[in-house]
Amino acid sequence: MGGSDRRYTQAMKEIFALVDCNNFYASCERAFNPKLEGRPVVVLSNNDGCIVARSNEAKALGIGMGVPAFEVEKILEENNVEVFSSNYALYADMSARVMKTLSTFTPDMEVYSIDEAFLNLAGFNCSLTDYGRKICRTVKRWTGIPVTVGIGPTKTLAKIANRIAKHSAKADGVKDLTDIGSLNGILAAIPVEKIWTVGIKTAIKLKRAGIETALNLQRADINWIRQKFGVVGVRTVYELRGMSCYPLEQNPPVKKSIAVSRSFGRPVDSVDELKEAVAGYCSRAGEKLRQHGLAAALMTVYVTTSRFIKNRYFNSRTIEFPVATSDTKELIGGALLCIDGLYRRGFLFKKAGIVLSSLVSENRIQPNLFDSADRARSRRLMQAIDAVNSRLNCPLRWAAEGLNRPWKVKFNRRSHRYTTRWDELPPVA
DNA sequence: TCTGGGGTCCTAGGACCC
DNA sequence: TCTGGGGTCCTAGGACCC
Repeated sequence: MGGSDRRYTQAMKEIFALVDCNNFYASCERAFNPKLEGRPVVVLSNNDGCIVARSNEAKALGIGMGVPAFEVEKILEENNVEVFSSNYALYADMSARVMKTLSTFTPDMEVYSIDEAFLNLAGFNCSLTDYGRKICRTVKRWTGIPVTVGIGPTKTLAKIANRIAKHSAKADGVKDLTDIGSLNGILAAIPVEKIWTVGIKTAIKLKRAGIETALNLQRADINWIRQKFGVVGVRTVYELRGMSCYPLEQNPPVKKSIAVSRSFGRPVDSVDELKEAVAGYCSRAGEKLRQHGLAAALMTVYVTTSRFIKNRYFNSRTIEFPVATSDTKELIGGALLCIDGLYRRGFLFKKAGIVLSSLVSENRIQPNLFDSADRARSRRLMQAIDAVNSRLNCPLRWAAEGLNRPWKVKFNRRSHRYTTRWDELPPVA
């Protein structure tokens, strides 16, 4: 599109298509294991703790999203549900394949999450529903992942359209809501808590004020909304009215924080094990920093006992590095000092984590006059370690991370990492 | 017995300055 | 010496998302 068309482009109504992978993690497992077709499948969170993905068959059994696995143990057993630990390497790789496929349909695309993307379909001179169906067919054929497409003049309406595409048999995987005229009846059937940006707290407040449906909210008094729910509320109302407040974000935003945390496979009561765990998180966080070309000036370390017991102990410390760093050795050094201050004898710790913040681009680090570290040397060392680890199935570890690691996260039912490990490729019969 | 992880944005309120 | 008030910056916590 030439420069002379710019004014037209801005005046032109925007059209968003939200492409959402169905039951993404469960579908990934299925894509490599055809025997799972038609069977109930669930995927568990870290530590095999909660249900984080369910195939339609599993949903039909009444297995809720996010419920602890032990609570539905019986249902899982009695129905021969296929249960998997999460396999993030596999899901990330499958996500990349889906996104790459989607990018062939339009260059104007925002990868919104691991399993969702917004596409800009403004200016397409074809039936958008037909185009949506073509997207579904292609993604399924090229990746094995089923997707649904919701189309609307704002992201919020595209989200609602996608919900309908998933639930309505008539829609058959694609719903176009760009025709505002027919919207009222549809919005009247959407409860407020199903609207994007309306969470549980907001939903309760809205309902107390008699606002039960998306249509009620669309017609709410904007000043009252602003007063009670701030600008986020106002944006949602406008979006429901067809005025776009959330543009397509094509460039991934610069990261503002990097976090690594894990629940332990079993409770930890020794300070040494706590230190080993946190050293491991530092190692992972350092990799993430360097991957993004960033360095951190602040590090927060926290530890906690189980959040489901009385007298929970939670504590955190934040330290500032004299010079922003991405050196794992420095991260570990800082974290171990924090742990010394956070540890309390007698508590059973269930989880620890670190958060890196005040991130800066690594080539814009403010030097410190009194800095004695050889930063060029440490950077070369980190590069060497990252290079080795990217090629090794069994990565180099820092001594501080410990060897046995009995507290490690549980993954008792992980499938093979079909696409990212040579030793776990799917066998050909 | 068993209950995930990683992010962002907004707002209110305090500190501080003029 | 006493005093008001406005602006800005920062942070912690809440809420939400997937």
